[in-house]
Amino acid sequence: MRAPYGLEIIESCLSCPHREDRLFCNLPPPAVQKLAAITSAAAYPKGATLFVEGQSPRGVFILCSGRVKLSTSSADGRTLILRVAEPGEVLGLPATVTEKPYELTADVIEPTQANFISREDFLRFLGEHGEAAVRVAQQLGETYHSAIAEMRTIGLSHSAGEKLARFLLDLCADHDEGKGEVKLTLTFTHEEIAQMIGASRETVTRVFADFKRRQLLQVKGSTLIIKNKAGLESVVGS
Amino acid sequence: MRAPYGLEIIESCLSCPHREDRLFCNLPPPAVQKLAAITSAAAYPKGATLFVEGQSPRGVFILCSGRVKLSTSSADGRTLILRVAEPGEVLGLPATVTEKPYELTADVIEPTQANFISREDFLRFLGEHGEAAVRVAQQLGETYHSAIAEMRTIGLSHSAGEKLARFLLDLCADHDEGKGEVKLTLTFTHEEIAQMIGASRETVTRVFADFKRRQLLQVKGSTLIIKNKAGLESVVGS
DNA sequence: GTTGCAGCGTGACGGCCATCACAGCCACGA
DNA sequence: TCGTGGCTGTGATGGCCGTCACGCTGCAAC
Repeated sequence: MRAPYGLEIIESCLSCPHREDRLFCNLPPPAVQKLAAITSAAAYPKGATLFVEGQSPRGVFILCSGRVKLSTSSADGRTLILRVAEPGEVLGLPATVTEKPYELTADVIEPTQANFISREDFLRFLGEHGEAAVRVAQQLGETYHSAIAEMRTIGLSHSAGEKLARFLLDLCADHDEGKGEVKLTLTFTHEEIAQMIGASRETVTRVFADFKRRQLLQVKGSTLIIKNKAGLESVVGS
Repeated sequence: MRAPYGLEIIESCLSCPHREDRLFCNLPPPAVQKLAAITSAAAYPKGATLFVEGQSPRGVFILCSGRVKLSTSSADGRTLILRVAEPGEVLGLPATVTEKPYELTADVIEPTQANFISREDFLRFLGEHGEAAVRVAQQLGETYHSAIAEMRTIGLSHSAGEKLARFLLDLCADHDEGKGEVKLTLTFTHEEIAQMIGASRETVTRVFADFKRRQLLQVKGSTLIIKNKAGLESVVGS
C-alpha cells in the first residue's frame, strides 16, 4: 500500500506520490518553488507528538508517510480520537490559519515523515498566492465534513452497536466500494475504537462478539471481513 | 441587542453593523464592489429552510439579522443541533467551497435577513481575490473549532449533568466574561438543549432541577443566572 | 370563556453499558 | 524458558438515563 520510502524523501518530500491529488498540486511553478523554499522535512518515530491541544500554533505539517492520530482529551484522562490522518493530509491547518491554539493533539502511531511550514511563512505564502488559499479553504471544508460525520456517529445513536456499525461502514466507504463482502485490515485496537466511538473497551469487544455471532462480520488476525453490509446498515437504522 | 432593521436592509445588507468585524470587511474597494454585484438579499420567515442536508450546494448565505439553527438528523427522526448561527456568520461555506452536498440543515428560528451568493459567483470571486480566500479559510477554521468544542461536550462526558454544565459554560464564554455571577437569556427550549447535548428532554428538565437545588443556577422566566460558575466547572471535572 | 397547543415537571420502570475484576493469549525480550 | 506487558474475552453489578405516561402552566386564537 504505502511505498517504502528511503531517506531521500526527507530531502524533497514535495515529490512524494501523494502530492498530485492533494493540497498544493498544480500550483503555478513560482508558487511551488516558494513553497519548497519555506518547507523543512523531518522524520518522527512512533510515539512522537507533532503538537498538543492548547499549544499556540507553530505551523502546519504535511504528511508524507506514516499515520498520525488526532485526538482531544479531558482533564480526567478520557480521550476522544477524531480521526487518523493518512499521507497527503495537512495537519494543524485550522489552528494555523485562525492563529488560535491547536484544538487537537497529534500523536504519531506509525513512523512518519512530514514537511513542516512555520506559521509566519505559511500565512505570508497564503497572502501572496491566492490560489493556494483557495486550496486551503477546500481542505478545511473537507476536514469539517469529516468532523461532522464523526459527530453523527457519536451523537445520533443510542446504542453502542449502532455506533460501531456506523464506524465500520465509514471504514468501508473509505477503503473499498465492494458491494457484498468487504475485506479490510483493522489497524486499531479495541481500546482505540472505543475512544473513536465514545464507548468502553469492553463494550467494543462484546459488540464485536455479537456481530460475529450474527454473521455480520468475521475476524482473522488483523483482517476483518464484513460479511453482511446490509445487516450492519439495518443495525444503524434500528 | 439586535437593531430593528427596516426593509432597506434588504437593499444593502453589506452595510449592516456586523460587517466590520466579519468575513469580508476591509477588503480593497474593488473587491467589495464585486461582492456587492453578485450578492442578492432576501428575507426569510420563522420556520423557513435555507438549505437541507444532502442537497448539492447552491451557494452561501451571509446572515444579517435573525438566527438560524444548524442541525443534522438521522433516518429514525433523531436530531442533533450543532449550533445556532448569529448575525454576521456565513452559512453553507464548507459545502460551497468543497462542492460537496450541504452537510447540515439550516432552519430559520427567528425572522432572518440574509445575503445570498451563488456557488459559481462565489468561487469565481474567491479565485480572483486571494485576500477573500484567506478570510474564508479563517472562517472555516473557526467553524471547525466550534465543531470540535461541540464534539467534546458530547463525546467526552459520561453523565448528562456534565454535558449540560459544559453547554452552559460555553454559553457563558460566548456572551459574557463575568467572574462570579453570569446572567443570560435562555432562548432555547429544553427540547432544543437536549438535541444540542445529545440527551432526552426529560433528562434536561431533571438536571436543571438538580442544578437549581444545588444552588448552581437560577431560572426566572427566560433569564438564567449562573450563581456558581466554579460549581459548574467542578461538575464537568467530576 | 374555552379550546388547543407548546413547553415544563415528575414518577415508574427497565435496559444498556461503564466499571471492576480476572483469566487467557500472544509477542517479545532477557 | 520464563517473565512481562499489551491486547482480548467474559462475568457480575449497579447506576444512569431513555422511554412512557400523565398532569400542570401559560399563552394565543377564536
